[in-house]
Amino acid sequence: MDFMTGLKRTHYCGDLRLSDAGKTVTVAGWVQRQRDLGALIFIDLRDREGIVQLAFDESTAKEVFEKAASARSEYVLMAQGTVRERSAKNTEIPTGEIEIEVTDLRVLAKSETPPFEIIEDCQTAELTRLKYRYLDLRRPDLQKNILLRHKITKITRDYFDENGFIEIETPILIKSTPEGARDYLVPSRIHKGKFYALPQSPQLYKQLSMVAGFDRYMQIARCFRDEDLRADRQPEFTQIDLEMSFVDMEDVLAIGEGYMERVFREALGAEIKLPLPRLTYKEAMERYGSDKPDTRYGMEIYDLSETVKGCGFGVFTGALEAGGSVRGITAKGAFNTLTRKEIDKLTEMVRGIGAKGLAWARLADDGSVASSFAKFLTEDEMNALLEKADAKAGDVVLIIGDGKNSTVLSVLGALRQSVAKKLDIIPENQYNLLWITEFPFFDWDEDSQQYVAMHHPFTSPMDECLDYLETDKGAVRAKAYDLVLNGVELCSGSIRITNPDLQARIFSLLGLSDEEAHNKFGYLLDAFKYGAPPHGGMGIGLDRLVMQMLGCESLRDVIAYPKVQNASEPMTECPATVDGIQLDDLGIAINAEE
RNA sequence: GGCCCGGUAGUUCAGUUGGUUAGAACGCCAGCCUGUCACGCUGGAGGUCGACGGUUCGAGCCCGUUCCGGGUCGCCA
Repeated sequence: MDFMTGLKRTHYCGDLRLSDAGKTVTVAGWVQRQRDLGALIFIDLRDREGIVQLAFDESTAKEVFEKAASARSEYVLMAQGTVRERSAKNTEIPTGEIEIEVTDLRVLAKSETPPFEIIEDCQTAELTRLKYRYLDLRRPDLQKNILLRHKITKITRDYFDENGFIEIETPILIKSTPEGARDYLVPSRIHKGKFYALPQSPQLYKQLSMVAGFDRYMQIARCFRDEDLRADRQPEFTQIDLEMSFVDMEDVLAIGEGYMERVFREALGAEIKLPLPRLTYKEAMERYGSDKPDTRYGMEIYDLSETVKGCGFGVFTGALEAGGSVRGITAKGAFNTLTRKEIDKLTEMVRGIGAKGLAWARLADDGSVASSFAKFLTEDEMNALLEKADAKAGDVVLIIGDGKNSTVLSVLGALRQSVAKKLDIIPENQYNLLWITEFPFFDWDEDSQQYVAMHHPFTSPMDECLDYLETDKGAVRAKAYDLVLNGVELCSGSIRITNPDLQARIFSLLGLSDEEAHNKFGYLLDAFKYGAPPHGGMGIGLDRLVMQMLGCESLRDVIAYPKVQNASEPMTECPATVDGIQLDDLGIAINAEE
C-alpha cells in the first residue's frame, strides 16, 4: 500500500491557476474521471474546492504511469508534480488553463464503483443518495450548500456577538412539558419509569437566563419535535435562538432585521432594505388569506360581501346570513391556463380544505363571460361584481362564500398560492421579508371547544387588551411577531410575561389550575419571584433560512444528515431496536402491537 | 390516520391489446488508441420487473393485499 510518506499537500485542487505554472505542488483528492488514451492518461482530481487535471505521458515514470492507468472513479490519490500551461485549454472550469505533470502518485485508497455518479444535478432517487449520504455529500451541489450553511452560522455568531449577545448552551435532556408538539422522550436508568424530553425549543431556559442577568442570550440550538415530516419540516432542526432583557418589541425587531440585512449581504451579496415592511395578522389574513403571505406577487383578496348582498345566488346570500363573507381573487390573464378542467381541479382542492364550493367567472379575450353563477345575478349585479374584482378580458375570477369568515380567507389564501404556481408568476431570486404582528392571543380549538394559547402561555398580551382579557378573548392580541420570507415562516417570537399576577391570570384563562401550572412550569414561576427583567426574543429557523437562500425545495438539501418522511435515517437505519439488556437496565418492557 | 404520485439492470428510463429469450442510454469489465476533458472505437457481463396472493393457457402489464419512497391534509403551543 502506498501512503503519504514524504508528501504533504500544498494546494487544494480547485485553487490552482495559470499563475502557479512552474511550481511543484502536491494535491490530494478523489478521482472524478480517468481518461486513458493509451500512451496518454488524464485524471480529473476533485476536492472540496474543485477539480484539477493530472497528466501522464511518455515522460512519466513507468511505475507512476501504471498507477494512473489503474485508477478508477473515487479512488483517493495524492499527486506531486509540476503545474504547466495546457496545450489544449478547457474554458469550462476555473483550473482549465493548467494541468499537473505528475512525478509522484500515491493511491491512498481504492473505491468500489459508487452506486451513483458523483456529479452535480444528480438524478438518482433520493433514497439511494441518502443511504450513501457520504457519497451524496461529495457532490458539488451539496458541498456548496453545506459550505454556505457554515458561512451563515459564522456570520450569525459574529453579528450577535457584536451586538452583545452571549452564547449559552442549554440542556438537551429536559423536563417534558406536553404542550404543543409531541416530545421525544428519553428514559432514565437511574430513575426507572421517569423520562427526560428533548427540547422543542430552549424557551424556558433562555427566559431563565434573562432572570440570571445575562441580558442578551443567543444559541444555535438543536430542537426536536416528534411530529410528521414535510419538505420543510424535520424532526430535529436548528434554530437561531435569542432573548433580550429590558427591551420592547421594537428593540427585538430591530435586532432581527439587522441580522437579516447582514446575513443576506455577507452570505449572498443581496441587499435587504430596512426597515422591513409590516402587516398585522388581521391585515395579512384579509389581503392574503395567510399569516405567512408570499408578497412577491399580488392577486390580493377583495371583499364582495357588499356587492352581492341581496343578489339571487343562494350560496352568496346564505354565507352572509350565516355571518360569513363572500370574497374573491382575480387571476390576471389566466383565461388560457385556468380552463374548465383546471377549475374543476381547484374546486376539488378547495372542497378538501373546508370550502363548500368554488364560484368562478372566466372572461374571454373578446370580453364574453362564462361563469358558474351568472344566471343567478342580474346584469347590473354581475357588472358590479366584475368591476369590484377589477376583472378584464382574459382574467379569471375565483370566489369563495362561506358562513365562516376564517374559512373564506384561508381557502382563498391556499387558492391564491396554487393559482400563482400554475400561472408561474412568482419571481425567483427575490427575497420578500416582512413582519407579521398583533397575532391573536387565543386560538379557538374546535376539538376541545376552548381557547388555547396561540403562541405559548408566556407571551404577553398587548397592553390595550388587558382590560378585556376575560370578556372578549377572541379580540385579545399578543406582543407576538413572525418574520416571513417568500411565504415561509422563518422566525417567531414575542415579548414575555414577567408579571406573576398577569401570568396567573393567563393560566387561569387557559384553564390551567395553579397546581397544573406549578407542576409544569413551577421553576419558571419561582424564578420570576426573584426579580425578572422585562424580556423578549425570537427563534429563527436556520435550516429554512439556508434553504430559502439557496432556493432549495427541501430541508434535506441543507441538512447534512437528514431524516426521510417516516422519520428514519436510511444510512444508519435508525431508529432501531435495542438489546434486551439495555431495556432491562431502563426497566422498560416493549408492548408491541401485532 | 386520509388523499395523490412513484417502485423494471449499478443509475436514469422505455416496455404497444396480457403473448417468443424484458430493451436503451450512462456506468461497469476487457482490448485498442499521444491532447483528452461527458475522450473515441470494438467486444462483454449485468434483471427475484419492490413483496405476497389472485385472475388467465399465459402477467412487468389486470385485480387484491402489503412494504418502501416522495408530496400533501390532519398534526406541528
